[in-house]
Amino acid sequence: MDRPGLTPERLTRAGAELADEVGFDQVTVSALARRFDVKVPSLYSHLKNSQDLRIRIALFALKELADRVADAVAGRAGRDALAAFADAYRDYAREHPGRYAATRLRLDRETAAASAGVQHAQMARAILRGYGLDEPDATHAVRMLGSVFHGYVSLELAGGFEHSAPGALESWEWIVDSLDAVLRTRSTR
Amino acid sequence: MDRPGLTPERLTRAGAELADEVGFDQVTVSALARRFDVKVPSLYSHLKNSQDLRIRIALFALKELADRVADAVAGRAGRDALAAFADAYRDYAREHPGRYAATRLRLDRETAAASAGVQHAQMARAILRGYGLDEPDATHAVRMLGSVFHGYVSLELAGGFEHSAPGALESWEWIVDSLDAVLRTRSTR
DNA sequence: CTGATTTGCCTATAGGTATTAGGTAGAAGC
DNA sequence: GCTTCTACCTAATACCTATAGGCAAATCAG
Repeated sequence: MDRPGLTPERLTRAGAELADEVGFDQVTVSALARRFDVKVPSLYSHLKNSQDLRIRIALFALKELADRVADAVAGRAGRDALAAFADAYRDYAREHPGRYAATRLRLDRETAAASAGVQHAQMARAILRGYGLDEPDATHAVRMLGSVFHGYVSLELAGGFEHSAPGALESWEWIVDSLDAVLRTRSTR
Repeated sequence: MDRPGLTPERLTRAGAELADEVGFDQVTVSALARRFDVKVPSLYSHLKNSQDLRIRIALFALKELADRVADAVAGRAGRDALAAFADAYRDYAREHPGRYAATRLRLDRETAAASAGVQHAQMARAILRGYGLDEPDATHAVRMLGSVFHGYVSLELAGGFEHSAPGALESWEWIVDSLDAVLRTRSTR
């Protein structure tokens, strides 16, 4: 009777992989149990329930994405930092669509506050520092960046740009340029 | 034995209402059957399956939203039209979160081509006509507007702006202003 | 090193949703 | 009044979530 050595961490990671393969909303306790060749109830020693699993995957993905973005942005400023931020975001979503979808899971306030979501907001603010925005413009700008990036990536993943020219990459670059232009205009410096 | 008079149309409309009440992903054939006080299999005479129901709700919502936007934009141009478009979009999502979520359902190419999604794209292009953009800028701009609006609304509905100042409306207006500014800059006129 | 405890996965079970097959009663048509 | 059709039904299968309780391997105390 070999024990597969289940842990919340291994289950979360496997859940993230599963999400990328079949979609975040197809991640079920059952599918995960099959993947470990284990009976379903065995997972309930490690997970409170299926929502707990989803939350763990979301937190995992938020952290992973934040780390990537931090890495991409390091040592850059201004337009350069903005583009690196944007690309890190888009690339992650394209590489890991299921994990990206997981980051959109609605978390309760407490969980959200303890998550890497906080880091995301801080990094966005850090990039905007280069543009010299005062409050409340900085907050507006953070929200605008979040909206554009999330919106674009989510439309692209949904296949919205597949059947028309120009390619999704050109539009992405055009949009990042536009954001840079707008932020420079809004600057008080 | 009273017959409730089920039809695909009534089921779709009730499904849309249900979506607004409990969330689009909580719309199930079972819940809909309960709402009509009917056994679940009875619905299968009117719906192919649960995905068919979701698609019908999506198409219904796309059309309803397109009609609203068309109405809001009628007789306006430039910044005015842009703001009307934007507000119609956001207001619909706030009033009908479930239906709005339904509009994000991924449709196969054929279904999408026959849907009111086409109208949405045309209206966005119509608004951009006022800004005098040549291709491919016009397409980039359509994608940018779609991204921002969808992204913002989806973050707002997810509660992302609830626990921080300034209010979601101010940011919305700031963003619409910014879009207007960028589009004027991009104009070839 | 041995007996007790804990751990980790198991079986059994119950309830919910999706879907198909096939039955029946009332409405509509001849 | 008889047939046919329609609209909803019961029955049955399959899969997912979740809980309760069991058993054997691993771990720990003396």
